[in-house]
Amino acid sequence: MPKPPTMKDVAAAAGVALKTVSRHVNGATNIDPALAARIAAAITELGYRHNLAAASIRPGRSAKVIGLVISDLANPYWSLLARSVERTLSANGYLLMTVSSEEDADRHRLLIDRLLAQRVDGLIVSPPRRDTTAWAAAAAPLLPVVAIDRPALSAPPPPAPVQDARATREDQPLSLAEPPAPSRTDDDLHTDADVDAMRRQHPPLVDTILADNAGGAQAATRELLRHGARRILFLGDSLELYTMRERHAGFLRALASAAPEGADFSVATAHTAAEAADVVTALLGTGRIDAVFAANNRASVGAVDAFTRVGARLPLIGFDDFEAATLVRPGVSVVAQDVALMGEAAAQAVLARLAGDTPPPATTTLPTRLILRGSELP
Amino acid sequence: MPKPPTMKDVAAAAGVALKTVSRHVNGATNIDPALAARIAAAITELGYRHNLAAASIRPGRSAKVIGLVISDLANPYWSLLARSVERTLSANGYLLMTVSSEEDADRHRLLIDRLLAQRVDGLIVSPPRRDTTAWAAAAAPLLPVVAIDRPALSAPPPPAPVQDARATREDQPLSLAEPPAPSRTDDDLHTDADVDAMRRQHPPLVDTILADNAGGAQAATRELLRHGARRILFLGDSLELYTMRERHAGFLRALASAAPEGADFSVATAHTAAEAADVVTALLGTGRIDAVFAANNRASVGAVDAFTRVGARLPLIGFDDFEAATLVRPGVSVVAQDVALMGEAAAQAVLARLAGDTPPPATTTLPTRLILRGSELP
DNA sequence: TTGTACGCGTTATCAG
DNA sequence: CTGATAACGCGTACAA
Repeated sequence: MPKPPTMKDVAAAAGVALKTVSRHVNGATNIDPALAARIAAAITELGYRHNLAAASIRPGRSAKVIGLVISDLANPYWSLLARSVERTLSANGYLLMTVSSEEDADRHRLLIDRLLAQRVDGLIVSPPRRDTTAWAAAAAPLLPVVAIDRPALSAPPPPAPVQDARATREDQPLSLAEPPAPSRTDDDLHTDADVDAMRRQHPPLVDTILADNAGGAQAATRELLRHGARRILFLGDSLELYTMRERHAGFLRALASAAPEGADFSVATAHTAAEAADVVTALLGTGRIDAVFAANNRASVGAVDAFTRVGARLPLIGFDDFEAATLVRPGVSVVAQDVALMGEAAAQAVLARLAGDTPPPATTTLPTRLILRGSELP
Repeated sequence: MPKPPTMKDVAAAAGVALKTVSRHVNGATNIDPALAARIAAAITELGYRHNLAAASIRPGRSAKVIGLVISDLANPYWSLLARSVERTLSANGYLLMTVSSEEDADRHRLLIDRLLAQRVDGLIVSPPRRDTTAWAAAAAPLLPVVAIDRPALSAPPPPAPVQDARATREDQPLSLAEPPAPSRTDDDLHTDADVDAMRRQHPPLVDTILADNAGGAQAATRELLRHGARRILFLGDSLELYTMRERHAGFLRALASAAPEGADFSVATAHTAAEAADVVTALLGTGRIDAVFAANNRASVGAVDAFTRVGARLPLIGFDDFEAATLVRPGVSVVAQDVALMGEAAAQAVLARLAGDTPPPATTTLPTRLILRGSELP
């Protein structure tokens, strides 16, 4: 690997000063055409390439690179988001460094450190599940930071289990990696979801792009109730995740406001589609549930898989659209987020601050859309 | 945005020389513990962060960043690959810059230029469909380059349409964005696929990681024939794409070697799942085809979608596994690539050369696996 | 319009 | 073990 030619080499070959080459490379117009031609010739001759890394250390200059921290590129939700962010940034001359935290708090911190060391111009981050907000507090003064999918909030302490007449807690249906979250009702204040809601009143630490998780879950649950569901299973990931708490809260809100007397519900946790399928398989035919709200795409896939394998189904609505949703019969109804729009909004928020805007950090909550395809019916 | 503190600031605050701070930051051991403590204190005090971009301009140093050029992050195939690459690189201290070329040759060149200007340490590239190999020739002398999914080959000229008794060409079933590729048989030499095969004999321009596209397609086609298929539809993307040519060649090879007298086939092109669904819908029930080989994941999804909508199905095998494949009945049989392994192999190839290895560029062809789930049956 | 001299934040040399 | 000094590749005052 021969070391690449520098501006100095080009200047020497073209018989001009360094500065003139610099001008040419940066597209300045006020250059003698004769010199410009000599320089251009020397550049192609030597195979010179502008060194952006070197240029970026000058004050006021930057490499035009943005960092994106998500939890898992392999999940279609995140890859769609990453694509959308990359498109918007690319159209504005920025490159994107994407890293996966895999929901690991330590790795999350490490990755952010690395990106800051790399001197990226901006950061789009999905906060980790037990967020201390330390990363945001440290990074925000240095560069534009946007939180996506979840706000930069410290995780509230786990709430105490609560029971009431209308809310019963499923015994752990299968051995799962994590105990199922306790069921709660709307009457029960001072819970994690409520803490989230309270904090949302205060100005956010950084610009934040969210979907209306609670609203979407509420609409889906209401739809299931409308079709006669009385014992709905909330099947999702750990309630340590903000989005899960929100969707859970929306679920409960629908039950509190729209459920007839005697309605009941249960909650189960599954990290993967396979775990979700196991949960549903174990419950199918027991009569303990008569409908499923799948709180993320993996849960939806698991539920459909269980239905297909067992040869029986229950009314189902999922959160997040997924490719298979239109391929099975009945089609899977979902609460769809506009992922492309979220990515674009996050990218635009970073770009706006890079362009000099300095409004106080704001939270943008994008609406979700209930797409009915038939699976909500009994 | 206050400008971040530098090593000089830290040195001043700690009352030591610049070089000592540099030593401390780079983890040198031979430092007076007292000074080291003062430096550490100053670093946390000032909030100093190592500037890797600045450090990388020294000769022999680099930012430890790799560029990845793929065609579309939104396609699960590419996002899985990107995840795998990122994992391997991340484990070795490298960051990844992922960009999508969207199969556009100009954009492809632009992106590679940009990544080279950024002085990435290595490049993992899926060559564009009409590759001139100019990018590879230019980049390969500068840094480790790996071609993935397709070799870095110039595209051969489109072959002249050929006909014979056993091969008939479907009239264009629907108005598609691109005319269907001509059908050919094994007797027909000097075709694009054959050119590909010939070039593969010669040493590749750069390290290359491929899947056994032809072998997988051949196995799938043979399986369809074994179950009685006689008029198979090859449903794929443009044959300008190397992988499509390879799969098409394998398809033809199976027909040539295993098809009984009177067997027939046809070829249709579709860029999206929707287009593929339209093609299959138009052909279903006409009797012109009695089985489908879907040459990529979008074609598979389209075929399944058509089957579901029409309420009729034909034997089907797809290329590339996809999430919905196990959720429909019958399960969709596929030729599966080990995407994770391909990504890891590509990353390891780059890392090996970065570590100093300099073997001649080699091509690694990874086996594919035929997964039978029932859809291959009549 | 072009060139000179210097600084950006870091690391390497080499003398103390 | 430490520190002054010179690069690294590039952009910008400022002078010519």
